[in-house]
Amino acid sequence: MAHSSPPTLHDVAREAGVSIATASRALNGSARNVRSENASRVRAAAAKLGYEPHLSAQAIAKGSTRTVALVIRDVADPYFSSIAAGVTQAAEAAQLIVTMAVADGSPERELEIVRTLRGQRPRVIIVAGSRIEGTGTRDSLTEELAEYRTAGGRVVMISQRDLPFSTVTVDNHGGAERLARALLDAGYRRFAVFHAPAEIRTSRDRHAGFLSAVRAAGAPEPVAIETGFTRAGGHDAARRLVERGFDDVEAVFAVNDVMAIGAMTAFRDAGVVPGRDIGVAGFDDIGSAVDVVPALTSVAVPLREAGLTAMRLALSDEDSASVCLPADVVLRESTPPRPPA
Amino acid sequence: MAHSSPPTLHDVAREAGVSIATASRALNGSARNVRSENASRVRAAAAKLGYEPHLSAQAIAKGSTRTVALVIRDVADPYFSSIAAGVTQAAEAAQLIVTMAVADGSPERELEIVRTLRGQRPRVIIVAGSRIEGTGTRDSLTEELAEYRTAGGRVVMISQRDLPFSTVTVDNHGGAERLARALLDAGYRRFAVFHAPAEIRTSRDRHAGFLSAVRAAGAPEPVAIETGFTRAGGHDAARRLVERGFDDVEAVFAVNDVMAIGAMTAFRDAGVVPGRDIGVAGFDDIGSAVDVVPALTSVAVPLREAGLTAMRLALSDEDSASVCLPADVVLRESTPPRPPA
DNA sequence: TTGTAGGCGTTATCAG
DNA sequence: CTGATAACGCCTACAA
Repeated sequence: MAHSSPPTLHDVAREAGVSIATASRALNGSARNVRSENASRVRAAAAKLGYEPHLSAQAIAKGSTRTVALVIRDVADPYFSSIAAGVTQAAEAAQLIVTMAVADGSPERELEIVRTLRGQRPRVIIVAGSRIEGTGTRDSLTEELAEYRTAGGRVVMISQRDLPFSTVTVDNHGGAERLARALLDAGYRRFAVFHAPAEIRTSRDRHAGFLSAVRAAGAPEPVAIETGFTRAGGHDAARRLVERGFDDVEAVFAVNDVMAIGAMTAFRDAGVVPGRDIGVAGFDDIGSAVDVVPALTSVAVPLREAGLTAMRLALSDEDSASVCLPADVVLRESTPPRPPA
Repeated sequence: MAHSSPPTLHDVAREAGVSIATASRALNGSARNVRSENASRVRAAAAKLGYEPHLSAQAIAKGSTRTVALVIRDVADPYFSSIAAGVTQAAEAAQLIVTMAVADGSPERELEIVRTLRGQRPRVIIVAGSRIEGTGTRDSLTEELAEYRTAGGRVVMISQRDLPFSTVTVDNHGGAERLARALLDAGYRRFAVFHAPAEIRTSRDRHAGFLSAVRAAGAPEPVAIETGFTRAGGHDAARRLVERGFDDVEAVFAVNDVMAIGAMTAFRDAGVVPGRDIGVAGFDDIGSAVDVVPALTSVAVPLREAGLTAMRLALSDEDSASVCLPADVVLRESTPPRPPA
């Protein structure tokens, strides 16, 4: 009894007293050409035996799978897990199976993943994650994905604008611009920006958008502090800003929320009260932005939507469409209006 | 050029001028019996053609896959995404592919997923998520998984104690007990508990653990408020507590952190300052517990570790082992020591 | 060390 | 409508 192998179509056919071909047609056949009596016998046999079609066998017989492969940087990061949620939701609606691989922020790993992913012969490959640029893997990645597409696969990039594939991006530049304008309107003029190294495209775009609006308004050039793209990075940047002194800074823009939240904690630990002694704004509008005190001003990014859109693009006909999702400013207590000096 | 199909082993063999069998051996052969010159020619041909072995074909030829299937309630929930992170990390270390399905809190969906999952013939099925109990699907689920195991599959449950499979759980009862004792030691005696409906096992265990320690100490019976297992649930419960009046409550225990955080926000909105007017404690110790103000007292649960452990169990020989991960109390500012009355 | 041949579980083609 | 039979891409005795 132990280790009996799963029932095959063969077993079902025998149990139902029909040929294996008929059983196949009754269970997963495209054509409706099976006598209903036989069909129900087959179904009954399948149910009795607990038969489930071997997906790999189907894949190889049909020449195509029902798999979508998702590459993300880190599942535990709310940014990516929200995207993943959108992707799986859309995939399951389309009866597709999602396989997931984690790149851990390493472009080499990402490349390696995409390579082995092709072995799965997925219908779709979705690569999410503000890829680190500049490292030589970029061209290899493109090439690998291009070959995959030539072989009939669909590829969609999320938040990675300039590769020759369908892309869904977020309006990072515009969102940051609008944020800056909103802060200027609220009376802030002197800023610090906590940003990640320039290889991280998302950070660069947000930084650039913010700067362009500040400059356009003729406000002083913001203080730029480079740090990690993480909570710890924001925490550290805030500490450095406090040490340096921040008489010339009325508000801080951290290029993402987790950085902003880390910064708030660091400020508070240093006796600087966010929202009173210094304004703080982030980007992404993650769930906890409203639970932090003071509630964090941010730019809402429709992450789950990005995942859904990616699947929509993948399933559509267009071979290289691009969608840019809006990013909306949400002002909260961390940047209260500032009385004109 | 468009839509050329991916190269097969056949193509590689032809390109290298050897038989398909030799090519197979050179690329993925178990035995080392290929002349090195031929081997390198095959590898060169494979590289030139961009060949990747068709995993489905391998699966059907070898009779087994390198897939682990993960069923979780919600990817976007930090609780589950942390578990998923652990699972994928361990899986990738073992060269296994992770496929993910989302059950959305519905036992029916969970059952359906497990059923179709068997079609993948995964090596391992991991089901994570405090399953809702009482609904009739429980036995069907068990049966389905048992059949799968009979067919040679491995199954591991995460935080689902009483099914006849390998299980990794968290010491919810003990952790809640220790939390209660810590709060009692800090001078709190009158509590409210925000808990989810009893079908949610995790909530029930934590609630029970808390109660048992409170009772053992001879403190008054806590006020129990039933609500959703989510941030919104906690928010709502806090509002109801405030409306009802809370003269008889010195501290609130919410059975998870997101509930506790939602509750803190609701308290604050009602003019009740958490940590001063009322103590608040949660469970899980999610990342944002330290970024909230006041920092949240909680019970640390090693979620990622749970995922790692699940994979370890799956890959081990033992057929039905159980591991219970410790849960440690972390006291923070949301429950400051209370001067003896 | 190599090649030939058979098989893995399905689907698809093509006669009956 | 049904049943042989040939694929699908790969692995693995078995024989050379």
